[in-house]
Amino acid sequence: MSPRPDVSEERKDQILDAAADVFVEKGFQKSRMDDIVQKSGLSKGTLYWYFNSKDDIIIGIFERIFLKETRDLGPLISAERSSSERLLEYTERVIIDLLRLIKFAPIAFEFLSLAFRTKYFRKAFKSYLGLHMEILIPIIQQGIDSGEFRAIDSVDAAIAIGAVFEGTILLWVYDKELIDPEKHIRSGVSFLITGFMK
Amino acid sequence: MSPRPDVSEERKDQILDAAADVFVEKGFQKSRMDDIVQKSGLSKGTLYWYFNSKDDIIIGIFERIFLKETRDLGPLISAERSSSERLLEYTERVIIDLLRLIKFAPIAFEFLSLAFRTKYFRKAFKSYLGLHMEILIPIIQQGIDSGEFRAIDSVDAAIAIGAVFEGTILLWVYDKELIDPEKHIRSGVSFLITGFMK
DNA sequence: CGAAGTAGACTGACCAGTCAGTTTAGAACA
DNA sequence: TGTTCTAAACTGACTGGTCAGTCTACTTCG
Repeated sequence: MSPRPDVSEERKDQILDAAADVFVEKGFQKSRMDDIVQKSGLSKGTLYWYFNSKDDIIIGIFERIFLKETRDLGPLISAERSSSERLLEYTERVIIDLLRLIKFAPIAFEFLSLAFRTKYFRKAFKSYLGLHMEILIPIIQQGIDSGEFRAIDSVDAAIAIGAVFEGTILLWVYDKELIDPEKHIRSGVSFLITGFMK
Repeated sequence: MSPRPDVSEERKDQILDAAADVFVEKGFQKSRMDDIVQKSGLSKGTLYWYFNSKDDIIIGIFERIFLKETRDLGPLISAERSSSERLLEYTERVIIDLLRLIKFAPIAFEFLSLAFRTKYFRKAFKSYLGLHMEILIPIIQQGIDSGEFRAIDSVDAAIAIGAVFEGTILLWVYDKELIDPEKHIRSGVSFLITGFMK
């Protein structure tokens, strides 16, 4: 059908890689399409051949970074270990993801600002949270039912864990010397689990 | 000396009030100086009489909202109640501040993005965190020394509390229906305090 | 050949910031 | 009491640089 091999996936990746670099360095606003052109080694025409607009590229990056990186955390729910052990396992797995994504932190906060003004981003963040809640709540509930945890509210407890994850990253932005995301997420979650126990 | 009364403070407030409204609604980038002109009821010339640039106005808002709102939390350190009680008192006081500031959340995340690129904002956030750590760490340390808490690391514990505060707000951005900042900060901190205990 | 892909000069809307001029509250004086 | 003077305060039309997106022409390769 195509008289030439389809390079569109490679090109899109090439453009999104370049764009992510530029955006991380300069922010959405100060990044010029011509910066992305230069970084990608392509031309402006090619950029617009594959993407309709700068906003399109921004959304493309968002999807690649934050949506396609969904780990398969589901199996944790029905594992046979104790709830505490599973929460710690969850913690380790999410930490791995976060460390891989932390270089995108500067644009993550720009996406967050967009969440206040754009339905698309609002929905995406909401579903991201929902995904994690769906894993955490049953694990905690099972811990309560089995007598491992106190009679706490499993939703509140799951939210507390989520808050420690996100909050630790936030504090790391405040002070990159004081906060060690990996270490402090571990210690924070560990304090919480102790707090859940009888 | 002045042939006319000095209205510069009123004017600056008038401009910053209008600008904050506009920025919250549209974001820094999409807000036009002319939007602020219209909202403030002043003229463009007057805006530039009191502020040198759009960035100047942004910094003005940041200082007014985030720096001048520093609560006097110091007395908590040497109060005579138990460490848990003081942590709960701290929580209540900070919640009051946060609820007052939450309407500025959309621009707060823009300031956070700026923290990656501008030394001024980086320093401001760092000192904000330092301020809170200086209150939390001694309270927790006293709790450890008095035997109220386990032999935990007071810095890690203080960071965990800070993370719950900031993280809960962040999760609220993700899903404003699921998260009730006031309620979930309380429950999160409460889990942590239980986790600190013997 | 001809379609997919590439190139980069160009355009025009946009908007932060300027500036030359106007207004106004009060001081100074008669 | 009214007149004049002063400088701060204010005005808004205008400008000039910037940059997202367009367009036409070219290249490559099955």
